Amino acid sequence: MQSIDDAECRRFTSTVEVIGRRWSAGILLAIARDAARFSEIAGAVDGLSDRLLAQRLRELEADDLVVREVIATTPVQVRYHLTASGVDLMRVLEPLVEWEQRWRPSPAAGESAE
Amino acid sequence: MQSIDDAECRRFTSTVEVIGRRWSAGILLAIARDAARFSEIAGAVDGLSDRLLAQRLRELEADDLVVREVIATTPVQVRYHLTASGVDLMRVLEPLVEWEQRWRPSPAAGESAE
DNA sequence: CTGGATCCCTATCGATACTG
DNA sequence: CAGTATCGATAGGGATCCAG
Repeated sequence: MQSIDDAECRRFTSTVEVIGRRWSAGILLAIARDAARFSEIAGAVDGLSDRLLAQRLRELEADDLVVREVIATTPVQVRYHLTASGVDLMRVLEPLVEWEQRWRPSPAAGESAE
Repeated sequence: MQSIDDAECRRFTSTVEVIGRRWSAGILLAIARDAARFSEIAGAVDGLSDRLLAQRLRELEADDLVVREVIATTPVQVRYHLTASGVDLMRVLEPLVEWEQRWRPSPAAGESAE
């Protein structure tokens, strides 16, 4: 490990940025938890507006992390679920949750007032 | 696993967003690769401006991922390196690199034209 | 060398209103 | 229910100049 490989750096960056976008992580987490309907996801992620949800969903689709399934009922039902790579991504991100618990134990409970 | 835990969702989101910010991942990767000087990091991450580097560095410091070490030479030398949590974060992010290799093999070499 | 300050531009966000 | 269209506000980003 000596000099930075531009390609790897850029790839690393771009992937992190995809899920790092404002609400992406929350949306993925919601879907991973079986929130399939548009309104379910909207309800699960606090503070997320319809517009942003739709936008993020399209980005996530473009990134092949989420698939959109349209069911021809009345009214039309739309269900979202993770793709294989999406599931794998969430699995890969699990250690990150452990990292948070290890290094960010109490977000609001200040133990050292600065 | 039924309803979304707001706290966990928010924590997950916030952590991902920290490193998801525009250049953070590249900067962390550069420092993890022993790019300690300001100019070294700037040179390692292609396209990154001084202003943004300084800004990201401050954010990373605030997040306790990076420490700033000032050495009183002439001129003043400043070295950056990862904290314990920063090192651990990079370790935790390694599976993500593997994920990229697994699902994003060729960024530009299109094999399935859509 | 290591940044801080400023200007300006663009992308992005959030709220509201509207449609199939 | 599942979005889209539009709008104003804000924040992020790039370039440039300047200072310790």
